[in-house]
This record gives sequence, C-alpha cells and structure tokens, in this order.
Amino acid sequence: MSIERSSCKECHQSHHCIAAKLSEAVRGNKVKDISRHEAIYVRGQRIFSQSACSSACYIVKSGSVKIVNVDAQGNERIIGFYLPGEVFGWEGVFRGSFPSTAIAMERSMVCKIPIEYLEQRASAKPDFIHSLLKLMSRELNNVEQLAIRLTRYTAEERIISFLLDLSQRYADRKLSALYFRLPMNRTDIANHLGLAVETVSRVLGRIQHDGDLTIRGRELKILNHSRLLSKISVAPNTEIRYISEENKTKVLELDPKCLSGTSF
Amino acid sequence: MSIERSSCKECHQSHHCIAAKLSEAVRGNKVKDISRHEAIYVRGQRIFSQSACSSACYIVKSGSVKIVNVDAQGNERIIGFYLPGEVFGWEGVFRGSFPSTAIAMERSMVCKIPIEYLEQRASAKPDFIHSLLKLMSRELNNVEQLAIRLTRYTAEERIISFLLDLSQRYADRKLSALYFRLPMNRTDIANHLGLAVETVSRVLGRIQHDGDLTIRGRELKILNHSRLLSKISVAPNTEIRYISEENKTKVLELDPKCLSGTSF
DNA sequence: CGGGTACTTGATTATCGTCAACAATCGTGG
DNA sequence: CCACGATTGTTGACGATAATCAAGTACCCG
Repeated sequence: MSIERSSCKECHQSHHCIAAKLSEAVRGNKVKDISRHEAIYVRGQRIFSQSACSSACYIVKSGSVKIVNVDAQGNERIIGFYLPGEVFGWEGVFRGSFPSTAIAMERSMVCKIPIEYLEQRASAKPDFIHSLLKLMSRELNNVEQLAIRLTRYTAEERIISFLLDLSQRYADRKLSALYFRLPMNRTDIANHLGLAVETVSRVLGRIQHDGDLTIRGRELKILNHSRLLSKISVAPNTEIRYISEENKTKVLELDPKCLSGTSF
Repeated sequence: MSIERSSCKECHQSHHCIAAKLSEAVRGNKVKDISRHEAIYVRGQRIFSQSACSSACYIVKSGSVKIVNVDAQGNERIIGFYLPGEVFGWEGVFRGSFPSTAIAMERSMVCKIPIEYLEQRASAKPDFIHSLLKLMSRELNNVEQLAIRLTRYTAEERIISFLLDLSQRYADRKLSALYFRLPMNRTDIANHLGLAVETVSRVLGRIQHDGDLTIRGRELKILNHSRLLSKISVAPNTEIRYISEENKTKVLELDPKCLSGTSF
C-alpha cells in the first residue's frame, strides 16, 4: 500500500517540509495532494544508490539517514547525516544521477519528491523558486562548513564542532540542544570527520574528562557549552591575512567601473 | 561608465554564461539586454565581502577568483577557486548575505547577476528553473568533492587530485589540460587543501622528481597524467564496507512499502 | 639594482593513524 | 531471564605523516 494518498496534515515535519511549503505557496491552504512517495526503510537499507539515474529530493520524516560516497577503490566517505525534517538528495540534480548513496541509519520514514514536480509547481508560483534556491543554497552552506571543519581543524576541534552542529540542529527542531542521542556510531563519526575510530574515542574521553560533556554510548549530555564553543578554532594555525593586507594596498587601484552604481 | 548596455555577444564566456542561457531560453535568440553588472577587479580586491547583505551570482569572464571564509578567530580558509566561465556566489542565497568573501586573484572581469532577476525570468520560462537548479547542484557536487578530498587523503593525494581537477577544468574550457599556469600561489593551495606551505612545496618537488610533472613557479606541465591519476587514493586507509555488509544482512527485512511503485 | 614576496630545503616535534588486545553493549534465542 | 556471539567502543604502544621552526634562495616589480 503506497501512502501517496495519505494527508500531509498529520506529518510532524510539515513545518520543515518543502512539499508543504509548496502546497501553501501554490494554494494558500494546508498541505494536500502533493505528488510524493513515502516509505519506511530499515537500518542499513539504501534510499538511493550511487550512480542511480533519478532526480528527486527526500525529506526525513523520522529516523536518520547518511549520505555515503564510494570512490573507485571502494573507500567510503560519509558526506553528511540527515535528521528528521531535513532535506537531502540535491546533489543528484546536476547529472540526473546520484554521486553518492543514501542509507538509513535506523528505521526511518522518508518522503520522496521528484525534482520535475517541484520545477513544474515552482513555475506556477514564482515565490517558490526562491524557496527552492534557498534550500539548495543552505545545503551548499552546510557542505562548505564541513569542508572548513576538515581543513586545519585538529581532531578535537572537528569533533566538538561536529557535536555543536548536531546540538544546534536538534535545537532548531525544538528538541533539547544539551541532551540527545547520537544517531550514528563512532565509526561513522570518524569516517565523516576524516579521523580514526580510536581518535574519536580518545578525544571524546578527553573532553569528558575535562568535564565539558558526558557521553555513555550514544547518549550525550553537553555540560559546558560555552567552553566547548571556545575550544573550537583557537588559532590552531598561522593566521593568514590576505584579505586585509591585499585590500589595504590595492584598494587605491580600484577601477572606476567597480564604483559605479550598485543598483541594477 | 557602466557596461550594462554592452552586448553579451562579444563575451568569450557566453557559452558558459547563465545569463546567456537565460536569454536563449526566454527569447530563443542570442544574448541581449540581460540585467547584469560588469566590472573589473584588480588583484586582491573584493568582489563581495563576508556577511554583506546581497544575493547575486557572479560569472568570471577573465582572470580568477577565490572564495575565502574567515572564522571568529580570524583564520582564513579558501573554499574554492573560480576560473573564466565559472559561476560563484550561490552560497549567499540561503541567508541573503554571503558567508564568505570573494577576492580577485589577478586582474579579473566579473559579471554580476542578481538572483531576483534570475528568479523572475525563470518563472517566465520553466525550463530555465531546471538550469538554475542544475547549476547550484553542480556547485554542491564540487564542494562535496572537496570535502572528500580533505578527508583521509594524504598530502600527495590532495595535491594531485587538486591539480587534476584544475587540469580538467581547463580542458572543459578548450584550453590545454597538460600545460597551464596556476592562478594561485603555494600559500593559497596549502590553505585550500588544509596543508602547510612547506608540505605543498615538498610534495610538488617530490612529484616532479618522480618525473610525472614539471613545475617552475606557477607554470605547470603534466607529463604522466595516467600515473598521477593512479596515485590518488590507492586505498590509503582501511576500506570500510557498510554498504555491502549491512545491505546483505538487512535486505530481507525490507518493508513491503519500499518495493511498491518506483514511479510517481 | 634593491626590497619584498614567494618558494624551497632541512631539522625537529607533535598529532594522529595503525596494530593489538580487551571491555562493554546489544540483540537473539534457548 | 540469562547466555551467547557479534558488533561497538576503549585503551595502550609504536610509528609515520605532516606541522612547526629556521634559514636560505629565487623571483618579481618598481
């Protein structure tokens, strides 16, 4: 039994849901008859597979999902984790096929919306185009943040920054930001952050010993949020100052064209 | 003198240009009267600044541009480099302000197109929505690739993969893939790849010594492309096999719903 | 030609990965 | 309810890769 005809009204994620937004934008009423496909996946099951031809985006309704990329040598890297209410799968739009695989990390309900459908409806309601672009842009922001996290951050900084990011996302969903359960195991955290499992274990142990958090298995309690925050990126590497320097010396050479009307 | 009224016809980048695509899509004719703003920037000059409120995308017409993120401690990280024909600035759409700064790496001509304009025109021609989404999705693919490059890759693998990526991008622009000039200095490469300048220098020296490429200053010549390719990611770390394993054991538990109709 | 930036090379150190062994937890079935 | 095996997590010893510190060379631009 496909759940396509089920109402989105009862969906706990409707306030995050792009389909709901679309429906509201198009009709001004509450969500109904969205062309979508709902399914339940068990732990370890794929939602889509790398190089599968399709383009759709997906919304996590419950559970959690990880996006994994496998390279030519078979090495896997976890690009990201998705929590209830979050949208994933935008990376498939470019080639019309997915550059990575999506895997349910626990029993999860996922809602699938084809891109073509979004595009069609978007053209009917211009405001919605902006919502679409914003959603994708948000994803771009997130991945850039990940790239930054992986560059020059030490193991401890990566882990703290990762945990604080999770915490923030739980807070965004009106859940506790200080006490939650990690949806992934240590191996996945290590893989995602480019570290060895042992390092993750050790660093978590050290942070716990410092009294900034408690972690038992996947149960996490943040005890000293501000101190954790202050620990990430305390000038780990040489501070390079291209922006200020170069601008200082070069601003005088400004081409007149650059100054002309900012409006257009 | 604003160049807004200048024709896009003479632009060498029109075949890469989103504005040109838009114009064609909307009118079926060649590029004209695109609402855009062209400007020349000197080396080190900012095209947009972190947290500046604006949302537009930009096309490199000549020269090259780097996107730099500055964190709370003042540490800078280069997110990406953009070559002629490439589009940047999508990350600003999410918040309506830029999470990073764009800096010209040499005398560069850059074309600016406001997002609102793209959105308006896109609603007039539905096909163009897809082009827009594809462009952003491509950017997402690129940044994910960067994240992968930064995770678990050794210094040598990062550098080779970075150079081969550049090479490919030059090839895409009908320029030589084997002989080109790096638009950035070693410090920028190091920053971008999360390495120390000395490491970049040493690794480049080593690769050169192996006879796979020649590099003098910024002039690069790839001598053995296939061997370089084979050097990236030769199983640097333990091969983790969640996908196959978990799927093998769990596929039997498949919820019937997951198998129902792939079409919708 | 001189000054500054960019790049290279060497010596030393530290972080983190690897290998190895062990402990805790979970899920399943008797 | 407990026992079992399997998965997951922890801890220690050791080594390798790359960062840091330091010095020196090449290059570019005025």
